[in-house]
Amino acid sequence: MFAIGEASRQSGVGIETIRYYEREGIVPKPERASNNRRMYSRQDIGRLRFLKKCRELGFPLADARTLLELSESDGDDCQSVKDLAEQHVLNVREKIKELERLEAALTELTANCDSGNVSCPLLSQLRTG
Amino acid sequence: MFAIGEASRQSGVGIETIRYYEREGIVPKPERASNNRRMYSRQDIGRLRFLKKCRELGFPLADARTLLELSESDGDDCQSVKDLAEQHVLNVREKIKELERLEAALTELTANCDSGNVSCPLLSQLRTG
DNA sequence: ATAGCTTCTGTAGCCACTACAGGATCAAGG
DNA sequence: CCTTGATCCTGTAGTGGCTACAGAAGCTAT
Repeated sequence: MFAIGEASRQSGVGIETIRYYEREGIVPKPERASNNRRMYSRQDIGRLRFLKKCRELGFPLADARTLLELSESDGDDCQSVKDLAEQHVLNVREKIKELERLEAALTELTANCDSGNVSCPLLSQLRTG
Repeated sequence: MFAIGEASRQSGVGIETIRYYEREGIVPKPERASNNRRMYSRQDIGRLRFLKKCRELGFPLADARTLLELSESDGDDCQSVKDLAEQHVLNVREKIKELERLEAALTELTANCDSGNVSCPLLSQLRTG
């Protein structure tokens, strides 16, 4: 059994975030030592690592929670997992498109911006466009 | 002079958001009619439209505020505008890269997910990877 | 005994809104 | 004149996902 700092180090999840996940009911409450300190089992730390990876893949926390539950239920429900992941990938692609649109617009707008300009073309575009 | 609903319609900025911008000091406090209702001039509405366009270009609100100030100061400081915009475009490109990384990872992880699977490969990757 | 590290609880801040609640006022129709 | 419904007002709380304290207690090493 490990203290919260050790669990944080082993899982890569910050201490405050671990307590936050506990408050939110995303991970079960860990055991407490006689001095009231949280004590984490290897399985607890595995859950944190699982959540960490979900978050790194950009899943919303609610999805991460669902995935964790699916992972711990009897027999992996691969279809539900796939549905979640595919919806997420669609969202990611949407965001990419949106950002590429932004990038193109910004690039075009800044192209004519030069330090010597009396009237800034970007500002005038923002004012009138 | 226009009431807040009309200002919202003309600028595309939501009513609650207009009041929020006022609270945050991003736009000056508008005049009030005798019945205490906010009254917006064409210039006020122009400011809101300006902010709206900045936000649509993905500028953080703090940047939008700065751009508005630059826009209203004597002589457009094109260099400052350009610096802001170029930094923003760099951030956008970073985000795009990050999302593309996510997309590739997710696509690979879901590729082997099929509804008939007994053990979900995505889950097992999250558990062990 | 002391110093410094870790942990505890509880609360507030971040960003940029958004959504109420509960009340006042206005414009139009009967 | 009265009602109905739209609009407006202030103030507060919620969103997501943490992050940063404050102030106290306990642990470990010297």
